[in-house]
Amino acid sequence: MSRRRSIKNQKSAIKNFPATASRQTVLAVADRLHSTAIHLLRRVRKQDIATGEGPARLSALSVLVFGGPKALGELAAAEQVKPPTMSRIVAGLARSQLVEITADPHDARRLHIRATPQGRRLLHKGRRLRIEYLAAQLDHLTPQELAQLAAAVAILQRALSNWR
Amino acid sequence: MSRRRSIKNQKSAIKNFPATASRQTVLAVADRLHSTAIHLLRRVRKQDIATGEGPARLSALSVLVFGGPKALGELAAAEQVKPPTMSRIVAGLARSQLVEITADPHDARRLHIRATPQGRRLLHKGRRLRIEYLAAQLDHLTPQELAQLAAAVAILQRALSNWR
DNA sequence: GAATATAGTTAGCTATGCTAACTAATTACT
DNA sequence: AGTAATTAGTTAGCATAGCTAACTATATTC
Repeated sequence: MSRRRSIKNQKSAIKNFPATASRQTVLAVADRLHSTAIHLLRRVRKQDIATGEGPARLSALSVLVFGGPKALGELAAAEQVKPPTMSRIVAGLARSQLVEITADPHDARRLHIRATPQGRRLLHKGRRLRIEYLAAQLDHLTPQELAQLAAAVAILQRALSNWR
Repeated sequence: MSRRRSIKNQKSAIKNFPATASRQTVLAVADRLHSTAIHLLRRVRKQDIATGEGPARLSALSVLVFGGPKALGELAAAEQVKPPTMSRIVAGLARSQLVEITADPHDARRLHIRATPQGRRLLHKGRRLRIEYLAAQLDHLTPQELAQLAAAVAILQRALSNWR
């Protein structure tokens, strides 16, 4: 509930804002943000079909490609999913030869899971499809709107990293 | 690919923007927007567990509550899902007595599906949980940031309504 | 060396998506 | 009027993806 930013930041603002937004305002923004995110992803997700892999697999693969090799439990935590769920996702990725699994030399209980070159290629292909679709839609925005959007996304990204 | 906005709009901007954003910029914004939306929804969705109904049912119920009674095919189209999928979703909602199904008096093939009072109550409860969770997180933003976010969401909402 | 803790897997449930093939009702065309 | 084509939904069957509970195997602790 607390607002963490200092008064100092607010001085640099162009307009004068109240120290806190009203509850109503916050709820309204939250509501629209929620519904907009749902509809956006619903559209974008359809581009993934072309990769032949489901969203959970693509998302896990992306963690491996961009975050490097991981143990199963680490992957599960990164994806906010329980270990049995990740176990199946990884099994699917391995079946499609998108990841390679070896035992951790220091701890035989742990798996060392990493993306294969094919995995990297597939991920980049899928990513390109999604992003290019989205970009094609955003292309209808004016540069100002795009800049506003970019700023808002940055705000959200930072906020997300602090959520529980 | 075309940029649809006129020069006129750009004159009223505070800063000078180029007439079009670079391809790189658009792709980068699309990429971050995509990943941010995914992570945001992944968090928010966990609030839904308390309602005892899955996301597809809650979403369909929401269409009925806010959009009024619908036939099954209309619901499927609104949710961008195929009829057999919606058939099962509606069956589940009916089993939980969240919707009521009668035959369309003018066309016996069509179903007349509408939310029951319980359905309305459950939806509003779930919605409140999600939105209040999101709002609690947004509450950490400064009023300026919130305003930026709200503006960006409005831009996105408008853009979404024009997508194919 | 025995007890405990940790990492993953297996089994089994639910939900959500799909396509293909079906039934039933309506509309269109002789 | 009667048949053909279209439209609305359902059923069957498959895959993915989430969960919990119960299991195995390895490490760690005492």
